[in-house]
Amino acid sequence: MPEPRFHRRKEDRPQEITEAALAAFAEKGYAATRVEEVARRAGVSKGLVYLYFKTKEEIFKAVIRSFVVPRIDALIAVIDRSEMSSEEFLRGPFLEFVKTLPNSPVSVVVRLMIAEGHRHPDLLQFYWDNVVSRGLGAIRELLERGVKAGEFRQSAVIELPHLFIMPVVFSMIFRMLFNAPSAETDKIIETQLEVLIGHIQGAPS
Amino acid sequence: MPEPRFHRRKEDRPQEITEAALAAFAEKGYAATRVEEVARRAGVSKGLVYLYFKTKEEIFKAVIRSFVVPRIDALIAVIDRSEMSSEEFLRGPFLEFVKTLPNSPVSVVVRLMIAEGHRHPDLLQFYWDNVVSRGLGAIRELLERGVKAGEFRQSAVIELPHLFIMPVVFSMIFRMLFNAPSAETDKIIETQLEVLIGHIQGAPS
DNA sequence: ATACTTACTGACTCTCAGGTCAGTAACAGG
DNA sequence: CCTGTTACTGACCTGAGAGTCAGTAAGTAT
Repeated sequence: MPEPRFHRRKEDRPQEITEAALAAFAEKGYAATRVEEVARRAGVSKGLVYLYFKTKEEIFKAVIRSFVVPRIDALIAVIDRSEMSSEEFLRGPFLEFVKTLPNSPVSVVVRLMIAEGHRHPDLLQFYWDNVVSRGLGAIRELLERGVKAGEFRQSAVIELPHLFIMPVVFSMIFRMLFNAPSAETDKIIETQLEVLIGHIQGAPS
Repeated sequence: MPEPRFHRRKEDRPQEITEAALAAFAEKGYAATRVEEVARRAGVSKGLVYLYFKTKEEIFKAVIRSFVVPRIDALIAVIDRSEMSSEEFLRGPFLEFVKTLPNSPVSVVVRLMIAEGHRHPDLLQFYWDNVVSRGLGAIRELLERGVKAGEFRQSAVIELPHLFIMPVVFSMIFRMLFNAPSAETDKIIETQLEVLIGHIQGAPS
């Protein structure tokens, strides 16, 4: 009895294909990745890919949409539920979370967005609404909570949650481009957080 | 007497072509830009482009090499010649300089490097050696000069000049992707600098 | 078993853009 | 002028890869 040449697994294919695509895009970038290569990695034929995704661009969009939003959702959920003080939260769960990002698929997605984003305005909008805006909002809320509780003083930093995610974006790029070691990027992220907390805890300038 | 169809300007062509290429890459990215489009913008035929550059990739490399190094050179020269205190320099010339970057061709080059860098290891090496490494080194030197002069205290920040250029890289990306206004990115850059200076001027923790 | 549906294959087409080159015309020197 | 050199043109060639589709075989219902 011969091994069947393939199995019919309609349910799992889309996710398998997007995972294969993420891996391929990570290595080659979007434009240089062949759809046939994605198919090969997913263990299916090129034709099947076009059964689940109308075009190569659709694959790209699916990749972008599916690997970041869940993480942001998780972070926001934790912030909302947390009983910790703002400082404890920043130094604990928040720091842990952001240190995982440079090694995660998120960094690939960020690179793809930087590289190809301007040709997909709808994706940029989606990203702004579902990731950036919500992420910044959550951090701002956490900081304002800290101000209300008297932990932090009022300061320009409270209005600029960007400063808290900046080292993560920077570290992702730094690692991807120059193979910076994790130790170095962790140090960057930790020191930035330290400096910021020091600043909003200190006396008003 | 008919207008001549073209002029022979061997000397100027290479630069004209790289400038046209930069503009085209800025709008479409590398992969999506046609060599014919570069030629059109430069006001020459496609064939001529291939007379000055062997391949499309050579055009890319020329663009990368020619729009950033002069700026870094200028910055380093100013740092070396400056008689100012480190703090004055950071708050004055340094801040002015970095605030110009997000609106300059440099940001296009940075995007190109992020998008296509991994396929050009030699370019990454070139960039590391001639831009990143030297830039970080110059800032580090400035900071250490400040420590020696008693302006700044010893701190992890002194060893991490990354923290000073981070907001620039972040702002470039933020502007390009989401059309963030200059006012916002300037605020990010200024606040980050303020926080860092405050930290290295404060009492040891 | 048999008939039927459909997930899946892979060889094919066709467009498109990188790269070439034979020819042309701008300028230089006599 | 005329003649030689070469910067420059643009029609052409070619490979590559996105997207198609007729056919095949895995599963399912009877």
